[in-house]
Amino acid sequence: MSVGIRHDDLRRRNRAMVISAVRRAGQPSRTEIAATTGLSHSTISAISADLIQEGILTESKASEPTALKRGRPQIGLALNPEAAAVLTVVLSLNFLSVAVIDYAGQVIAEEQRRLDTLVMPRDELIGECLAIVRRRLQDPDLDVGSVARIAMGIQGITDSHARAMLWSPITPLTDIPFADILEREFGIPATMENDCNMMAVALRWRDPERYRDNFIAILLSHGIGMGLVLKGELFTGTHSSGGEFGHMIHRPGGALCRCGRRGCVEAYAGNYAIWRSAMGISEDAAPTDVGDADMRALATKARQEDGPEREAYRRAGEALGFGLGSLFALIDPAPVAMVGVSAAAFDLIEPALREAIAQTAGGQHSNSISFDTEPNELPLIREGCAMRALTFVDQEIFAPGVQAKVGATGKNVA
Amino acid sequence: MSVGIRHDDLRRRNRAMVISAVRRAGQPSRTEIAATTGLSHSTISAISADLIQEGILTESKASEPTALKRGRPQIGLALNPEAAAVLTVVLSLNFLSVAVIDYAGQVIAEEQRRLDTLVMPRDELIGECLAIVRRRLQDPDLDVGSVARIAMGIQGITDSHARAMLWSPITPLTDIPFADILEREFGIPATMENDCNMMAVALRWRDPERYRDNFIAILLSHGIGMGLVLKGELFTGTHSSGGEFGHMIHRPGGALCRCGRRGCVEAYAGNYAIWRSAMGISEDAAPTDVGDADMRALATKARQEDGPEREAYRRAGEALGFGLGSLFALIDPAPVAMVGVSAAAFDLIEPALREAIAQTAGGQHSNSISFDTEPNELPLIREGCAMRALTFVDQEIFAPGVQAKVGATGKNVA
DNA sequence: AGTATTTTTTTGAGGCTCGAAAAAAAGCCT
DNA sequence: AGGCTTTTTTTCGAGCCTCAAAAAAATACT
Repeated sequence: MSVGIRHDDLRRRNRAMVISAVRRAGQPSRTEIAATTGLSHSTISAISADLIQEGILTESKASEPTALKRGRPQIGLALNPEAAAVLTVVLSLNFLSVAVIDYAGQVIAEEQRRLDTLVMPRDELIGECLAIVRRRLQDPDLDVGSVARIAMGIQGITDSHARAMLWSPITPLTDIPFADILEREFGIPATMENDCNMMAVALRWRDPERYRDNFIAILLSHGIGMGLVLKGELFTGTHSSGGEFGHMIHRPGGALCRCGRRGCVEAYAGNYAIWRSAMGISEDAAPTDVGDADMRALATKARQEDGPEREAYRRAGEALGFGLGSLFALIDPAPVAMVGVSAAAFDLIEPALREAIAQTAGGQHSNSISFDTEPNELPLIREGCAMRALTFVDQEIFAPGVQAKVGATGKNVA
Repeated sequence: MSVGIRHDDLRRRNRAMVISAVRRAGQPSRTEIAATTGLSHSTISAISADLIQEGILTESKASEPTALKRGRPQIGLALNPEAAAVLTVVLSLNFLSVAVIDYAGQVIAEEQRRLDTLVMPRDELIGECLAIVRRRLQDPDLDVGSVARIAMGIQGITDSHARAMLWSPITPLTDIPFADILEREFGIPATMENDCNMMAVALRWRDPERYRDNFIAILLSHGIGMGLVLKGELFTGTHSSGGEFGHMIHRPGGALCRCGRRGCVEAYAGNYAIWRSAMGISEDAAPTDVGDADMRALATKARQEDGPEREAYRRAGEALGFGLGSLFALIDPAPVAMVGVSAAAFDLIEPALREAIAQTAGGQHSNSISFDTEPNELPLIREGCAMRALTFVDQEIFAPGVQAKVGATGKNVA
């Protein structure tokens, strides 16, 4: 069942530790790394010498402020941008974007494209994704061999092993094993990630102070999604990407949801639900697409006067509040980031949300629960994919395989 | 942040692996352990020799069926029952029980006592717990020094570090740091565990086939509790023991719950809620204690005729079903064990539960979701505490500290 | 220029795991 | 019975890895 630790794992893991320390800290010195990893100076010295020799790290006499200190100046270690590259693919409603990112995390090329994802047949959708990736890989400026990993992000449900898209609101198609497709086509390891999970990953890199071990990223857009980090780990379901906060039940038998069921949180707080409610359309009406501009206009109207628009946001806040209350009953309160178009209307949502959450057992001390907003989800998703891919590369590069050293010790005496 | 692996950790962890392999497998041979841990025979041999020499394991020419096989017969390794002992304390409504368990997991002494937990003042409640433990420790048959750990289980919410009871339905008192109190009094490391978590731990030991990496244990009793195992790990909240399934919101603003809020799952499915509903008492009425016998009578009545009793169970099933649907939206479906008095009435609950769950996004393929029932929670809780304590001992004994070996190698030549 | 201070590298020692070979402990076969 | 086969367990040498201490390196201070 559980597996013992082999002797050679040790080096591999400690190399991983060093690389990740460098990625997190920017330009730490060896001494700094020794302090954060708890390993001895000699070990760090040996490992970083290897990594530099292998071209993964570089020395950079960085820190000018060090000039003030006494003693031998520290030598900063940095990731070698040319050590590898990764490619991110983000597929969202009617929109496909690709970026190439170097090992240090800088974008070195990108491309975007509009598609009619809702009506495209399977082959065409897959074909467009492959084509845009192929174009980036054929860029003469890019050393193709250096692309070590592809991370694809998509709105919707993916499987828990990050191999396939199981269901997505952007297309009627289901069960597309994008990771396998990309790997087969390009011979580059790939993963298929859930959009909200990537938002959470990105938030942690952007603001590790606030988003450290436990936090929640909620996407308030056409649908309602969630990325959840618990005890420092990205939470996933047992089979799927899980965390389908939007499909927790708010009112049994209530409003019609895009998923076909009734009473989901999303059926009250998704863009289409807010729109439906504001326009006085029946809760039984099929969800319709609402553009971002329309949603912004709706929010403006709601701010101007107390009418059905404001009431629609209030009801959205209520649904989100009770949903969060249930969630907090399970995992305890944690900082929340609201992302997406409707996050820009969070001022309209927050009062009812807080009122609702205060009525739940999970929402004890609801005043101490803090919300942050970020209206633009796409950059977050791409950043998350990039960091995820880079982290994978980190974990593979330091798995050095068996190094064949010339062992010429012919000891003949028994 | 993350910490590197030191060289000496390696042996410690592999010792842990061996001990846990023996605890799981019963009487495995060295070869068997090598297979399950993935370590080499020589390593297993060295480690088990140490463990035997230290009195933690014993050799037992066990397996008679081996007589049929050719070759050198396997030597079974077993836990030495005398290597240590642990003590479990289980505090539930009006009831306190203690057991002493040897290192192999056999109960060697126990004691039980009735108390009026609901009205006892703080000092008295703590005093009774200490007294009953002291009596067991003073048992002349017991080698006190061998008691290596105390695990206390309690109905209610504990903190995520298993140190204190934060809130419990069995007493109006809050925030009692039982773990610290026990440690201070007896000088033995202690933990304070949540009852439902211990149920889950016990289920996994009882039936590792069914309850392996992902499953849910739900307590259907006066209150509704949950123990959750995800990806092989016991799930806890970020601050508290978490997993308060009973206080997820079923109907916003609905029936009055024991926690003081409205509309919690428990306010429809707890014993008091079923009783209240069956008796036609208002949903706003304060929860009352209902005895187990009364609940059994209620179930009998409900089976006999289609009246308010049956309707009460139906409503309980509905609440549990929608609650599970929301839970499954977050974590995906998993096997469920229903534990407690009302688990014996699960036949009355199941139809409405399945109907409700089928109406949720989380309950897709609801037919494949399987339920098992176990009416008696106390034995499970005690077993769970015992295994938890023993596992802790496993993890401590193999942390050998620095063994002072006589290193008489005086190498003088530079 | 010499001293102090801090960082990095080198070196030797001690541990750990592994693979191969040897030893041990049976059953099987003639 | 005695030798052969089979399987398990132990032993042994080799190769790594980490650590602590010492040495070397690089700069500021006096």
